[in-house]
Amino acid sequence: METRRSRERGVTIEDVARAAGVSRQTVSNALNAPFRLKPETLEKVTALIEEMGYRPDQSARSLRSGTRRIIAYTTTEDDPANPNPLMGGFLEALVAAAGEVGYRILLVRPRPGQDQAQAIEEVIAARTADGFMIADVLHDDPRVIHLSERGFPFAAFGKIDPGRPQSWVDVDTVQAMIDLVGLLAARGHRRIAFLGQAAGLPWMDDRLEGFRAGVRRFGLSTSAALEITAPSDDPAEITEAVRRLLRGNRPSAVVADGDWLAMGAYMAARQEGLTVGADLAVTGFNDLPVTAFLQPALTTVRLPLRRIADALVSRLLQIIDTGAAPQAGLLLPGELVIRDSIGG
Amino acid sequence: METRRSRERGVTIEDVARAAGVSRQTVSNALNAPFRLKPETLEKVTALIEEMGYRPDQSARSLRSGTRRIIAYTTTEDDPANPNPLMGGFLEALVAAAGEVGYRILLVRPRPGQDQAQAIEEVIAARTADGFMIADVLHDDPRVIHLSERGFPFAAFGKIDPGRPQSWVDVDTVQAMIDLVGLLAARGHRRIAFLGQAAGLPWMDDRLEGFRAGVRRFGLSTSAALEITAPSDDPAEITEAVRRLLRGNRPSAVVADGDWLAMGAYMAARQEGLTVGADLAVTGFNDLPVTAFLQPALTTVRLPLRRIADALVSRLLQIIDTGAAPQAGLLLPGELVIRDSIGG
DNA sequence: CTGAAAGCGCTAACAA
DNA sequence: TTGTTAGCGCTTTCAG
Repeated sequence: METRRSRERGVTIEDVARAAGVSRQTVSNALNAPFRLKPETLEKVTALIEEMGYRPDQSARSLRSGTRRIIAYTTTEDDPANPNPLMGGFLEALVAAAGEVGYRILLVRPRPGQDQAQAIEEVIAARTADGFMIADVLHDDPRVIHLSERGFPFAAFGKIDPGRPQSWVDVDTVQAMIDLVGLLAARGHRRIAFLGQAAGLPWMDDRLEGFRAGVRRFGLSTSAALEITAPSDDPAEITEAVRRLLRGNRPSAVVADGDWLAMGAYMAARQEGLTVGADLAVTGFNDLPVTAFLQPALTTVRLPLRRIADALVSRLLQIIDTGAAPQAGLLLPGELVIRDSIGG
Repeated sequence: METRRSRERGVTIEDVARAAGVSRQTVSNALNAPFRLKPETLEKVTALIEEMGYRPDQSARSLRSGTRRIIAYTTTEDDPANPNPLMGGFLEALVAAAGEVGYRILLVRPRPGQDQAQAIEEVIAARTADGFMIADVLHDDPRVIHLSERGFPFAAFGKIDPGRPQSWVDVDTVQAMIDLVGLLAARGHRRIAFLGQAAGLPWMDDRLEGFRAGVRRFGLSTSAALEITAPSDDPAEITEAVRRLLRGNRPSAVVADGDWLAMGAYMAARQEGLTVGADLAVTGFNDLPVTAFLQPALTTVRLPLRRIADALVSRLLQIIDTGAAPQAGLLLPGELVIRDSIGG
């Protein structure tokens, strides 16, 4: 009895060639270099390809041509208690962007006992993908280090340290934060607090930098006490941190480092008997879908994920094709979404 | 000048064989059938493999052996406004489960103008993956139909219609709902409402069925008016639907079809001046991380995503290896997470 | 414009 | 236990 695998053999280029009465090469050309074929031949062969459901075997094609039409995406292991909410949204956009240019996304994650660099090396050495996409880039990110030293094509959502290939795309977080502060200043807020997370993460640093720039630009109070840090991702701890802030010399507005933190500000306000929008303005960052349940609706910044993914894929393909990384990163503007949480 | 691609050629089996003074086959055996080699040979070759950083070219290996070590995962296009929150969590678990047995996940999505069956067929015909994993299975799901008619290995998170291969794993939603109703009944609730979504989705149907079974089992009021349906995924519309319910002959408890809907119940209760936990009990389903911000904390059902993924991968591999689909699906219990939203 | 030859890197089957 | 032979299905190169 045949095994399952041997039964899987499908239509090959040979089958089509025989049926069409041409050589295998002509069938190959019909797919890869149609302009070389006489129109009639092309039409005949194409029809047969369609009819017989022929698709080039991806492995054979890759082996021969060296191109896999696969982009590897490394995901840091997600904390199930607080999943990186962007992972879902960005991945979504990435799959769509890559799909439009004929690439698919392969999820790569270190196996137990393996670090990021080793996992990446495995993919490179086995020639499994044509390039890498990475997100949530850190300073001295081991993935960036390995990929750039290995000279393998990659692109990153998030700034890459200077001295490395600048094949990154990011949101102009600084500008978005300045805009947010400006919005609050225009509504008369003079005492604005920043609610951040443990520093060191590049995207968090940008937000704080943008906040400070906004405060300076609009001539607001700059007391250091107005910058507080949530001790963790835990909702209860975030809320508690904000409550302490609200019990002191209370700010009239809280600029949160992300929607997740903004939700903590909402909870804290409620527990302190304050009404968001009236007694306390709150802003977030990311525009997570779930914030639609907040009342009043949250003012936040929406990331152009699809445009980011498009830009990243296009940059990556250019590197794959030409071997040359872009000279500079690309900053895309975030979109201010103004809602009732900052008052009427 | 060399092109980028040609530069990518790495260490081949030939290189290792020459360095070790053995044949290529021996190197291959060191990796694929080590027991066949004399210990010394094995050791020598293995050391060299390590030292030279040799990894079999995935394409060449696949072409020859017919196995790709890739599982394709089809994702229905996610509505960015209301992302399927489980997609992230399940995918996370799937990547981990597959990784442990040496498989990676390839994301497959129909290209513009292509339907699910065509996208799947493309992967099968191009021999890109060894099997498929699908989630959110519908009745007469086109993916199930195509895969089963094509005789290609697949497994599904969610029940598959009878008459098709029963290679599915699902949560025992009915039992979980009965437990939830029992919990409420034990606390004295007699008038319990079900807040559902447009019917027709199998998992929703299960929840309603479980709710009804619970109501019967515990001898509660069965007025049909106690089952309401949210008109859409939109938070505002969900909330409005619940408000209407609360303004009538008010139930003392709302069993929501999911955490998303439960959040709408929280909002509605607040707008109607009711306190969740005291005036109105609320339960959800899924245990989304974001519900940690709800106050009081939400009683819900946690899905054993990792166990589901493990079971699915193991079933899929069995099908890939033996060609035989399991005789029956597998139901895994959901975990009741009892919190304050149902009162003290 | 089309065909023939060669071989990508690997492993299954068989021979030694 | 190891080596030899053959060829997976395709595309590149070169010849017609």
